[in-house]
Amino acid sequence: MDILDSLNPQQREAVLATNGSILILAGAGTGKTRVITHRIAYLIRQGVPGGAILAVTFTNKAADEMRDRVRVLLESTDAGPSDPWISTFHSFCVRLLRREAPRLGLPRDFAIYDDEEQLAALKLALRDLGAEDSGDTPREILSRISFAKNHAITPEQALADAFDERSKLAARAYEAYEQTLRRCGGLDFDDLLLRAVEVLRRFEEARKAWQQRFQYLHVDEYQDTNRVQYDLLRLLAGPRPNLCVVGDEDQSIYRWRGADVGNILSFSKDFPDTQVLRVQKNYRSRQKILDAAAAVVSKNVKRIGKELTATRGEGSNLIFFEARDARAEAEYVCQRVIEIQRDDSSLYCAVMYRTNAQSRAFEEAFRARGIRYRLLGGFSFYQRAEIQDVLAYVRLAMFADDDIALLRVVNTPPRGIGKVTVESLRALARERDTSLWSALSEFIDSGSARALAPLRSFRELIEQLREKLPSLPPAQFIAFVLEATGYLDMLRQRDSAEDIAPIDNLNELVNAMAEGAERGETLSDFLDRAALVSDADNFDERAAVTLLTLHTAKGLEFDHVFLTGLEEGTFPHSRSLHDPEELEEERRLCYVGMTRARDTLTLTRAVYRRIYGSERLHDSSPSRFLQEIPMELVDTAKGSLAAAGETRRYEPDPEYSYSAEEFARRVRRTVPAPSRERTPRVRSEISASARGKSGGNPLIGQRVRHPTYGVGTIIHVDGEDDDRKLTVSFANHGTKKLVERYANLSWAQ
DNA sequence: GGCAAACATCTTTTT
DNA sequence: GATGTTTGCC
Repeated sequence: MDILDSLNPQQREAVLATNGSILILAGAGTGKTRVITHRIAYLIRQGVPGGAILAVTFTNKAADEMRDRVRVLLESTDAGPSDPWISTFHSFCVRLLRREAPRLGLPRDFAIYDDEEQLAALKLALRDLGAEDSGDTPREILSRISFAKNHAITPEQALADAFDERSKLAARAYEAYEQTLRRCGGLDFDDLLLRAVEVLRRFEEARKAWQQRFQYLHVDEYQDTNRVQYDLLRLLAGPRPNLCVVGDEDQSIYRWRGADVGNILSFSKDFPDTQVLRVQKNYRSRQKILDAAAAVVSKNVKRIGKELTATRGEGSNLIFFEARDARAEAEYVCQRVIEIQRDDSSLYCAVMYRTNAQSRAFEEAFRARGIRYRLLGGFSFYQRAEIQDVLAYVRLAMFADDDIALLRVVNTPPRGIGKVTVESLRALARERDTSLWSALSEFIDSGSARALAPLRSFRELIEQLREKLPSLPPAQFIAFVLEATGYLDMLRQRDSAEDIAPIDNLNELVNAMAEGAERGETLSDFLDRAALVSDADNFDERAAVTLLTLHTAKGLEFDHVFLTGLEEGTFPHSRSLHDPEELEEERRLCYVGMTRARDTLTLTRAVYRRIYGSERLHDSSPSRFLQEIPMELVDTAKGSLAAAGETRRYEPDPEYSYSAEEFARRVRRTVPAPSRERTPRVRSEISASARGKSGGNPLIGQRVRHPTYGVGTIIHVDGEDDDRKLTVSFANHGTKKLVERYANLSWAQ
């Protein structure tokens, strides 16, 4: 049977274990997807109907790939057309909810809110609470909410658990946010999972039906599942779990999104009689790369541990290059890519970095040399403003109570409905506890204020759209929206030959809808897809050079990998330095990046780096991950400022001429302050007091100079370390609250 | 009410 | 540096 023929013994064992629960610990590059796809194909060949098989992944890309590979396997062995369910967690839940929505009192055509819409909804909720500026930014509150949702914590629980004011406020915001979503008929990403779990938990009939439907469950990247996903799996698996999960605890990099490594670590306990299998033969990387990566990740405490053996030979040493700044780093990488491609243009290179902002230097370098590159991450097509605007109109036509959609387009294009009008609408809606759309009608009918004409025509516009919606095919409906709303006219007027991108994009949208319709997609299917695609999904592997973050690199492989920005504070990221758990996650991220490489792995760092595009450059020390790699595995590149393994101290570069105060502040971290009396003294006192938490902050009373406000006196200090806020009283500008890190203060006499 | 210029705020990673 | 928000002018 050829489905099994191409597998190694470990993989074959995993495929053949089709009964009960099974945990497959599969390291990087060991053919994880291969195991799942072959298992599915094998089951189908054994006579299991495709429809009884479910496989869930985290990305659409992984799902697509899996689907394709299963199809290929089955075609080659001539099995009947039987489609297994292969989808992401999120789209699986959407499919489930579209059928079960009525049970929960949800509209069947609920919208899926992306990040931006979530934020809009939260801001709305915060205003209703009258708690707009309360220390935490909406973003922070949103991540608290998301945290709660990912841990299956309800608003009531959150409120009960809240001890300090901030958590209390966040909990109340959570509640208000939920109400807003409910009224708008929208679900955020987290809700998709939560509500699906709710359906299965609350309704036995539904639970039984779904359990019966799927005889075999598969989960890819199990180490990234969160609490809610775990609940979902348990409910789907039912009393006699037939569950096969594949994962690698060393590649768990989504803790910040609620992923719980504990899920994979305790799988055997959660599901009794679990078979645990290991797949440790690596088909991707050279041994030296694997050894280096293993050395780094072995510094982690929370892991099961494994050893990978390369099937592709020893390979050459890793290369290290230390550049002076980000530009020099990019130029080095660029140069190397040119060399590699000159030798063999069929090779794929990847440049990886910790944060998206780092891509800029590389883009500039590649563009300057005329090298084509592919940038992953950032904005996907569907996140563009013009696309979102038009989709908001569609949404209003489907469900006019969607306040978020309404606010988005009520005055786009400008039709004379400004802030003041919207404000009074909101007040009315709030008073009546209705949607803005209902308030709009009441507002118009009451005829109270002036300037009703624009509102009237807006109402007519939306009603017109609602009328057309059922009678037109999706693509034509969009075209109609574009004309009727005047949106296209607005763009036509705006653009001068230069900038027709938005119009092109809208054309593309119409095309995409027409294509979707040919495949039998409804408008609502299309919207679901638009909400759930990410940029990495449209990744074309054929580009010679790819720029991407370490997170998006997971699951991909390249012949030559450049791992850049290896500096303390950049990678590992500064936000993770204080927390051992987060540092472990950074280390796993490093492991993921390193194990993407097939043939060569190059590590680079910049001594000076610009932060937030500010004038000054910050000096840095080498990433600890560099030191964790055995030095005999690394060669230093020609032109590197420091040799591999060496930690050189750098003076601030004279070319970037710091002021004296700047100098002192910057050097303080690396060089113990010698005889400079002023600045170092003050700073050391501060940290001493912050550490000891003794009363009476010595900063208070200090005089500081602000670039625009001049000299002032510190009268209050909030928080510690880099994030602390200073309240400063200025002679001519009153009292200001400043974040020390951003305020650009210097010490005054 | 619209618009542009000034201003402030801040960046981790994403389905 | 890019983004969203406030301000000042028409």
